Amino acid sequence: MRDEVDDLVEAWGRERGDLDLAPVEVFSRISRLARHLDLARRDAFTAHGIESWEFDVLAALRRAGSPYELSPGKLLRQTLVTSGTMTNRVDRLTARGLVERLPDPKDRRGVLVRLTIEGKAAVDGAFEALLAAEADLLADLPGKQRTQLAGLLRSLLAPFS
Amino acid sequence: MRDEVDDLVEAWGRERGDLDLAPVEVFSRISRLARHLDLARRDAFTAHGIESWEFDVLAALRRAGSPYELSPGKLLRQTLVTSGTMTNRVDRLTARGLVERLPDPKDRRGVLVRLTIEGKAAVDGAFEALLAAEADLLADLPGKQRTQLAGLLRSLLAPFS
DNA sequence: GGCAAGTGTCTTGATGTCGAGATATATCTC
DNA sequence: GAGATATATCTCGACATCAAGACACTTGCC
Repeated sequence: MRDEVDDLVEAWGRERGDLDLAPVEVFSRISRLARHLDLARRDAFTAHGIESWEFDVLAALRRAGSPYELSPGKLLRQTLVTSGTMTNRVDRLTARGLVERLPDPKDRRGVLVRLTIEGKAAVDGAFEALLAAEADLLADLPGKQRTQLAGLLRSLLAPFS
Repeated sequence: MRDEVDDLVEAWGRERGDLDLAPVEVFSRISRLARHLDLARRDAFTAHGIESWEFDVLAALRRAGSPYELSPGKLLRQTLVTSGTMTNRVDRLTARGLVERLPDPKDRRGVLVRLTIEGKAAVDGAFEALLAAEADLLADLPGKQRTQLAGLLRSLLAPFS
């Protein structure tokens, strides 16, 4: 089985045969898979009426557990966006009724963002759809290889933490 | 060795123990690695005075081989951006003297984008820096496992082509 | 040859994100 | 306890991208 990256490596090999292209074999595939994955995510979420950026925020709140509250600061660190972006996102999610802003009782500078009932329902439905779509993409890979793949990826990712 | 995704899966497991989170173990790692990779790329390129989007365009031309020419249409298909974006990018690369626009002798609607001498030098230097940075990230992974990982990723990526 | 449909590139307007700065409150140091 | 520094959030301007449409030329068909 041949993929896009085999073509890419072949082209580079023709032009720069002097270089060791082994890293491309791994990292180019990771980048491309991530891009395809984004599209698959988008499709899965569209069916549930939410967008990827909305899921990112709602999922962080959902994972926090009851009462599903986090500060904007914690949210932006989990989702890797800047503070201006998070303000904008929370504004739009509030307008849609999926989250609400409350004053933080412990810190008068602060605010808490809380999932509403509607927000919890939306993120739970979307997450199930996402898992189903992702399971499809993995369908051809035997369980053993899946575990192996997860393990290899973990050893690449761990140094970043 | 534990990574960010182990925490993520643990949190979801607490809240949604009813779901099979196996896909997250693979795809969440792929997305996160892609993000870290983007940052590493950016750093490697910054040292060579170019940006990631510039590399994407220049590299496509470089891979095409001498005389390093492609139409804007081919470029945008290879880099997965829209035509408006490619016009803007070629404009800026032209202003920097890294590419030039020529009329396509075969089709008077068309244009060819060609790498300049400076552009070729820039992309070659940047590509070597990228490979070096990526090789670092792979340093802890034995060659055998690296090949195995590339193979597993290929089987996930191949269906998209 | 001439008209219709197709192709290639560029233009324009809308939008989401970033980054820097502003404001308010908290915490630390002496 | 007062002043200085740090933290939390929001505001605002700049900018890269996208999507749709405009325009020019080419190709296919009668």
